[in-house]
Parts: sequence; structure tokens; C-alpha cells
Amino acid sequence: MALRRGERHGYGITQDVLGLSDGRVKLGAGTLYGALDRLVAEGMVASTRAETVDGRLRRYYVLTDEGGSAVRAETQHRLSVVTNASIHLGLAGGAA
Amino acid sequence: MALRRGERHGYGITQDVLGLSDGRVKLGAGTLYGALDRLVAEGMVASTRAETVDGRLRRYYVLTDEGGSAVRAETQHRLSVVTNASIHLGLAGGAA
DNA sequence: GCCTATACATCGTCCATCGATATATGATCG
DNA sequence: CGATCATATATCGATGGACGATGTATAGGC
Repeated sequence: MALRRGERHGYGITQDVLGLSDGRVKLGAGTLYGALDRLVAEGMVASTRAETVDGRLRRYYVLTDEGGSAVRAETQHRLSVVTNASIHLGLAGGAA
Repeated sequence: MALRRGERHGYGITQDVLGLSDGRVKLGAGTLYGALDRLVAEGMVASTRAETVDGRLRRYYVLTDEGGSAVRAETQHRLSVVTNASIHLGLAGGAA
């Protein structure tokens, strides 16, 4: 999801995930780069370019077409499941 | 979530999860009983009674108060996150 | 001077998932 | 009448992902 709006670099993904989850999900370095390597191997994500800012390397990643489809399909399914769950629990629906 | 409406036995949970996820999540025996043991140890779920039907043992489980609260909190959070995701992706919102 | 934030990479540990296996019964199918 | 499948619980071993720790490097704040 963090890559839905386009290119992001590793550390930026961490920050995005933190924001997207209301501060709940703190993606550690081990989890982040492990997941990126896996997603690249699976063809969901591609590494585009690397630049150096202030002497610090930044490696950028984007969603592939397949990755984008997967995000859409997964989100759609989860929306359906969670919406049903909310109805059964009598919770008020809606965005943040 | 499978226990939200009350008592269920192990195998029944498997069927419920299959239904709740539109056939996507097939909970294997190893995963099921491992998760139940863990949730009981955490105080989220309690084992109530066991009965024998047609010579087959049925062990029943219910959500504790803490488990119910956890399900509600988790569902609420996920609803918020997934709804936002759907909006950003331009997906049509709504239940199944 | 030390800690924190930024930024990437790797290593070892822990734990959950998962399929396989065991056990037992009733129903269905050929 | 034998085989397979569905029901139902329990355990075991292998695999794999998450996570914290560690390492490297720079810049800014206290």
C-alpha cells in the first residue's frame, strides 16, 4: 500500500506504513528489506534507481503491474471481509 | 471473528473461517489448534465444554470479554485502514 | 560528546503456519 | 463390500517470515 502512489525508498516506506496504520505498525529494518527482497523476487515490486542524498544512499522501489493488481485485489477482498465483520459487530462503518 | 456469534467447536471454526473469507482462508488442523491453544493462553478465548456427538468429540470455545474487546478494536482499526486504502485506490466501497 | 534521525544491509532467533500423520466414526459411491 | 470422504481432535517436523540486534555512515540537536 505504501507504494500505491508511486516511487518510494526503503526508509520512506517505513514512514508511510507508520502513517497508514495510525502509528500502529512499526516496520523494522529486518522486516522491511526482507519483505522488499521477497516482493522483488515475486515480481510484485521492482527496484528502479538509487541516488545519494547527503552522503546517504536511497534505493527506490515501485509496484509492478502485477503488484498493483495484487494490492487492488487484496484490498477489495479485505474491504468486503472487514465491512461484513463491522456489520456483524454493530460497529459504525467509515474512514478515519 | 468466527467466535463473534458465540460458542463454536474447532472444526466449526474452520468452516466459519472458510465462509467468512469467501473460501480464501483454509485453516488447517495444525494452525487451528495451535492458534486456539495460544489464544486460550493469552486469555482471549476460553474452552467451555466438550460433548460427544456420534462418537466424535466436540470441544467448544468462546470469546472472553478481553477477546471480544480485542476483536472489536482490531476490526475497527482495520476498517479504518482498509477504507482509506480503498479510497486512495479508487475502489468502490461496500460489503460483500 | 552523545543521542536521535536518516538510510541501507545482514544475521540469528523465535514463533506461527502448514502439511502430514494418527485415531475414530458415519455416510456415500462404485 | 471396500474405498473414499466428511467430521473431529491432537501432535510433530519443516519451512519461512517477523523482529531485534548489529554494522556502517552522515547530519543535526541538546
